[in-house]
Amino acid sequence: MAGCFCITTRSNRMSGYEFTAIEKKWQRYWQENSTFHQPNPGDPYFKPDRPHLYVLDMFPYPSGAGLHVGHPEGYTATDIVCRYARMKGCNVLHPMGYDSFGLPAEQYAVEHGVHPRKTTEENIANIERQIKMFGFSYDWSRRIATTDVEYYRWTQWIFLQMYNSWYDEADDRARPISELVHLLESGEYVVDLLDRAVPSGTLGIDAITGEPVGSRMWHELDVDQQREVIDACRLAYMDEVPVNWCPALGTVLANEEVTNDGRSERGNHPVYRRALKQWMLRITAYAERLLADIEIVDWPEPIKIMQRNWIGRSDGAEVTFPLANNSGESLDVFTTRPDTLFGSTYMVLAPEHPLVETLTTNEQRADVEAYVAQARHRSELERTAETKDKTGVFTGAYAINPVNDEQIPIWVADYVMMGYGTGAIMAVPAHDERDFDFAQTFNLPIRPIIKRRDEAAPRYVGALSGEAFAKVYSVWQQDPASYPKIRGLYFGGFWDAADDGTSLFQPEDVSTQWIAEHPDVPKGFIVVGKDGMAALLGAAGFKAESEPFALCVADLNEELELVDSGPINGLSPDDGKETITTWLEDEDLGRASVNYKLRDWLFSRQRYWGEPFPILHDVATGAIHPLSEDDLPVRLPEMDDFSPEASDEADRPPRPPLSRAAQWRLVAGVVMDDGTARIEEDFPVQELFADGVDVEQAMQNVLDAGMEPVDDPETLLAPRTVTVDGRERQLRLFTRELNTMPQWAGSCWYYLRYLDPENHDRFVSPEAEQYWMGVDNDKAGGVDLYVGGAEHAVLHLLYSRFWHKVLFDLGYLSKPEPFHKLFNQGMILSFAYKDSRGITIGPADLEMTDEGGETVAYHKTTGEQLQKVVAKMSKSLKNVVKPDDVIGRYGADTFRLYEMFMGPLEAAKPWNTNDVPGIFRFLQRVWRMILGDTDNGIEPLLGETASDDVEKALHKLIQKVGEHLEAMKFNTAIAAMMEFVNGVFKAGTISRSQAERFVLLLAPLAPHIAEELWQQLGHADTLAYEPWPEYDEAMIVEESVELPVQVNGKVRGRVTVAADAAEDNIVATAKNEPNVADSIKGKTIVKTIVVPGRLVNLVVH
RNA sequence: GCCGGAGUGGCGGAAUUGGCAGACGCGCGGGAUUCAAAAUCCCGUUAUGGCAACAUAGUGUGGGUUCGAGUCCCACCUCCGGCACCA
Repeated sequence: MAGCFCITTRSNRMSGYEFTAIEKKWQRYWQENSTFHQPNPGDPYFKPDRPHLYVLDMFPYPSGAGLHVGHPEGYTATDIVCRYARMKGCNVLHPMGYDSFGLPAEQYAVEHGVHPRKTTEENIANIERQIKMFGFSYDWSRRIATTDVEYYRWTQWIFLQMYNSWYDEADDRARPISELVHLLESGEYVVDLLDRAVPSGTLGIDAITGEPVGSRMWHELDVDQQREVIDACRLAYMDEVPVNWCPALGTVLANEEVTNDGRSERGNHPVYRRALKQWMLRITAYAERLLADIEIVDWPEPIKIMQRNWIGRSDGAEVTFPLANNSGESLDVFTTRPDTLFGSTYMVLAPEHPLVETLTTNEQRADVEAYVAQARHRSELERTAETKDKTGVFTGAYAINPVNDEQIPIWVADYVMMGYGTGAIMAVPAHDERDFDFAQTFNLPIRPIIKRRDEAAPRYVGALSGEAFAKVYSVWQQDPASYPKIRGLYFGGFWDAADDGTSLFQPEDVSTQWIAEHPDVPKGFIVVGKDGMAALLGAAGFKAESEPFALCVADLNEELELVDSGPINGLSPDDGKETITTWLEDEDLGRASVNYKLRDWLFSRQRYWGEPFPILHDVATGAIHPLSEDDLPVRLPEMDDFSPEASDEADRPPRPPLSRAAQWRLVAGVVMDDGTARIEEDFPVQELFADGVDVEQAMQNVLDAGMEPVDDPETLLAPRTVTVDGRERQLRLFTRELNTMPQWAGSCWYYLRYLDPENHDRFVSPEAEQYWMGVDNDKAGGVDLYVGGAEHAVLHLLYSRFWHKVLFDLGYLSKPEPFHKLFNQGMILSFAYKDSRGITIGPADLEMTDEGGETVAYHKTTGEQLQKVVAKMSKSLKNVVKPDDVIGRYGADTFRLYEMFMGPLEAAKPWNTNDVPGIFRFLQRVWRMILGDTDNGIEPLLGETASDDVEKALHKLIQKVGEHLEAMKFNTAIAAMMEFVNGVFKAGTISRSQAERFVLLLAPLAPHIAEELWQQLGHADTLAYEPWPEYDEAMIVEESVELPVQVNGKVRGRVTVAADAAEDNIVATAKNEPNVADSIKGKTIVKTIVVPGRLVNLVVH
């Protein structure tokens, strides 16, 4: 490599700044002296009187590829903040760990036939070696990995807390499920017809039929029914839900793990919709609080917006539409626009809607069933591929619009989804684009009920064939004034508003030529009123041939009013919405309602490398029992074959890898009074089978049944008892839960475990949690600074907030939010070079030349000139930069400084290895400034004399570096230090005291060289806890300032005046400046602006 | 389509939030040192014109507000990120 030559030569000769030796030396020193160990309250050496700071990095996923240069960017930033905070006298908690469960490691392990534990350990070792090269000041004694048994036992414990909790809407918090049982037993809560537990005072409303329903008391239910009610309330529950099933990976995936085109994020395999019984977490119960508490955290606004959008609150109404068949049944719809009820001309049900089957008429049944079946089997890919075209079928049934008693047809279409609202909509094609498209496709009536206040009637679009359109358009263009006003043009969904009705904004775009060239684009005129089109055509000498249709999707505002809408005529849409909602409530036809896009979290995966659930399934009854906390952890069984059962078939039943762990799966145990299960380790499972049963065969039957109960348990199993807790209990045969938790589980709470990683009795002690996370006088609480990439904007950050709030509700945590301040570092990009075919050329084939100061890349062999692009680092683009190489050549301090110098931390910016030597030179210069370079005969600038200029510059620097570090503007802090060093070289001298203070300023950014210089300057101890230098305000103010003098806003000269000079004096001096005097000669000064300390501006005529 | 973010020299980026556009670094040019080279130190480096002083233009494009706009307002273009039939 060409670049190597000069570097090698340089480092051979340059023995002054020996970065490799220095960095090794200090990394060892910090480790041996536990320099960065931070004790907890109550620990020896803990200093209670100091302020505290918890600075957290998003922990890495230990992939086989190791770190890329993007990881250390955020880590370096937090390290600087931490080192600075220590020097400012803070107790700093700065831990690091590994998010080591999950698909990538497992997939790698499967592909290479190695156990994931082994690859994970190797990857962690490698990544930790890399992290340690940078000299970060982590407290390594707090290291955790989510795959550690001692860690995941508490992940399982938290799951149990969720399983054993329910969300009390009345109290707006999660409570132990035992309290719900009490409420039900006491009659304070009753069970409605949908098996939901509700306070006895409120009346449940049936979501589908809309009828008020009766309720049952707890004691009216049998034991199984009671269990079902309770299970349906839990925060962690099992449900049969439509899931993303990826047969190639053999697992279900969360929505977030599926790409836009319906493939798996990992591996790009096809994903299918399929109903499967899965573990779910009831995050939707927290939708409102997750939304509200965004307001109390200090996060970047774009991330807050993304979370708000993800939660997706919309306010509207639920409206009940009775069916027209006199059956007494009805349909509930959710709408955000109840003001448009009078414009509803049809209804649409999602294909999965339970009423589709019952209300479809016999004539339509075949069509509907075929459509529903087809919709069900369509994969995500197919669904998104044809987003534009609306499909659907008529059910044959009608509903009655409650506001005007009109009969409207009910359709089934897959543009309505079961998962949102009620799975049914009232369609208002005149004012909703999707409904409009659908109505157009199936020729359904379109009835506009909103118009602009300044127009006589609603707007319509008259659609014409291309030819007819062109004729009318050209006639109209010749004399617009004598025709009815055209409000705009319609080109297949593209609206072009007219400004005054006589001319269009961009008439050149709609030339007759354009019209001729685009025969397939539908075209129309936007006119006012139903007759507007006829009038226009008539005036142009044509006969009206097409039916007018309407679409008005203007924003709600006072410029609009409702028409043909009975009692709300003349109201604005906003007022109409309010009025009609009240009316609906009074008439018992509907009610105000809020909906969220957020769905419950699909929490199980059919994979090996994840946390096992602490759940047992009773083989005889199928009942689910949570494990007793005393039986945690549930360890992953050792398996030789841990691969998932991948398949090409979309409908194959999932068989999790854990189902093959026969020894591990079947356990004997008892059920305690509170419903938890305890395992009887010593009791052989075989003895639970009845006498005379072929045990081996019977066990196989149980195993084959998966987590379902076996047939005929009475003959298969023997009644055996054992005494536990002083009572004789029946021994049960259990099979363990075979699913595992998704990768996000471990990362949901790792920031809590760092606080108290060795605790064997609790996931975190209250003392540690309150000290580090319970920020005083702050509602939110949480980690003081959390730095990571924006790719976790919704998933990890939303899931963590959810878990945190659950644990907060249950009394385990002191504040409601996990991360108080969040900072997203920008992505580090890289240059790549492409040839004319768009193929990336790797660095080995590049030839860079300089052409008039401009660097141009050519292909080494073909000589073709290449195009430079900036892109994400990826193997396929051959533009990946590895930190190891850079550190090997220039050292960790240079690497750290370079990444911080590239630009603002939050900005995406391209890596450019050619810029690194500039930073390296700076550090060499610092070294030579203080110690010289004896090998090259360079004397240090360190001396006895303390230059006043240097002293002044140093005070300014202390102020500036402090401010910029606190604002995390590291690039400008470094630039300021470079300027200072340049200044010292000009002055030719720096005193020992000045050098020492400078070294302390440099220390957070380039800690190794700073420690070495500090030691060479005669200090025995680390500088990590040296007080940050102070600056003197008096040293910073200048006695005189140079002001630019502007004439009419243009700089014509500069004058130097005393800093406290009077305005009159400044102006007088300014006018005397020769060039300025020249510019104002013979002109009158009409205005004089003096900005103190900034500039003078003379306005002249 | 919707929601974010960003466009400044050959390059990465500064600009105290309305006050000297281009700090600092890279690259490039020149000089000192050296037998020579590397390294180092110093000077210059937005463009155009001029020996120079200086003049003119200039922060994606077009308009506006202002004594003064990279920064504020309106319209548009390009790139990056996220979401996407959410009723």
